[in-house]
Amino acid sequence: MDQQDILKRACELYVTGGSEAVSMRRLASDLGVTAPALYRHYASKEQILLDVVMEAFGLFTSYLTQALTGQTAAERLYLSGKGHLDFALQHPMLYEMLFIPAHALGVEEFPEQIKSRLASLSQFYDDRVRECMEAGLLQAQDPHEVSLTLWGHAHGMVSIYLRGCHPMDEEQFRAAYWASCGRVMQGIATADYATAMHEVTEHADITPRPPAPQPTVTT
Amino acid sequence: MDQQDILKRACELYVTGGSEAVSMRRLASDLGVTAPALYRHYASKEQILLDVVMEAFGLFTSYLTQALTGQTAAERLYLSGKGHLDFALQHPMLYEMLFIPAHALGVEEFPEQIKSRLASLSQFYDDRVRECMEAGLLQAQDPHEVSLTLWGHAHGMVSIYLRGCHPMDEEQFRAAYWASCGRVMQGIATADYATAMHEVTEHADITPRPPAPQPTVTT
DNA sequence: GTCTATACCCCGATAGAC
DNA sequence: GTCTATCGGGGTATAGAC
Repeated sequence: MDQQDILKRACELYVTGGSEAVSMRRLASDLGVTAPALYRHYASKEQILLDVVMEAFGLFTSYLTQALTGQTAAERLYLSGKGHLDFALQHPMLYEMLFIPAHALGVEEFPEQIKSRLASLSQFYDDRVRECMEAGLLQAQDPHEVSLTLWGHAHGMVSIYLRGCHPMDEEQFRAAYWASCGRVMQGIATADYATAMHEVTEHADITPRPPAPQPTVTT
Repeated sequence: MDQQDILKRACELYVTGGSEAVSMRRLASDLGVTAPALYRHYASKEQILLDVVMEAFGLFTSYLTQALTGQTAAERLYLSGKGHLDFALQHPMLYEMLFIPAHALGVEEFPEQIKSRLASLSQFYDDRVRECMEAGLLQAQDPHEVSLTLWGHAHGMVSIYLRGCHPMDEEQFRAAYWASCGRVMQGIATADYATAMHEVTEHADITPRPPAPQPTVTT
């Protein structure tokens, strides 16, 4: 038995019932040892859970980096939104873990490791937005602020759905997510965006609804 | 000692350290009794925490209903966004509690009481959006879908800030929140919105940035 | 080094006495 | 109603076997 085995089993237990489902005794008995043996590999339960969080970040990152296979800035932005959605729907417990409050893990503040992961995520979204601006698909604004709008919107939509605030099935939610993304893009995109997006999504396996062809505020 | 005293102290303990900070023994000793005495008033710790959640909903609702003092649909929508922001910043632990996963309270599924509160929240946002559409301030679309966009965006922005994903102080975040709301509104508002919003916010105690006077996608 | 056995203290919850 | 006593189960520190 080594650290890998402990972490693997801890992840499995976590996704079934959250951090309360991960107990040192349960973990140990599942691995065929007694609880104190785990302390040869981990200093505390908190450390195990923090490593589970890191695993969640790793998997989420792998969903997002797949977006980099897109061949245009528009496609990479779209695939980022799809990666965010797919990860949240396929791994809801791990998704929750990405945004878990520190006190829920019994720790005052997150270690630098995790803060660094959050910063990388933020940077990833910034980069997707920046390259769309450079391609003329998004209005020229502070990329970081616009990225916060998109990230916030995606996270909020997914959070509300996962909490069961709305009586929707998964398919309905996917449609609502893309429709809502379309509304948000309507406020920050340029005229070139709709055509670029049409090219991207006509071969996609799902059907995001692009911004409605409707004039909007011009002040 | 009665149910009110228990609930009051439980809320105080919760906001200091989350659900782990609420223990029956701690609660009892703070109230000058022993732990089993609490079971005369509450069946379990879960029930106490569920009541704390209900308190959080009650306080959040009071922030939102203040928005109904606005004299126009535009003002009521703006004050709703302000209520959401103010509550989250002034009561971050209670805000987290509104969207806490059921398993974090040790319960399989939320009771009808709480689902009903969530439905009321959803209805409140729907109503604010619908009356703005009727006033011609928002583009005519499904009010429920548009409300989900606004609610999702507000919740996501606040969540990301509260998790400390971005190194911002509160003032910076307030500015970022309103700027982001402006971008989202840009995608769903009509030409009348900007002028209505200008009237509302010129007397407000904070300065939300209205949508930039910039032409956008017309497809 | 790695494990077991044991023990300590906190927890939620129950039974039964006053 | 509230107490004491108690149970089962947590996290974890220590001691000692291999």
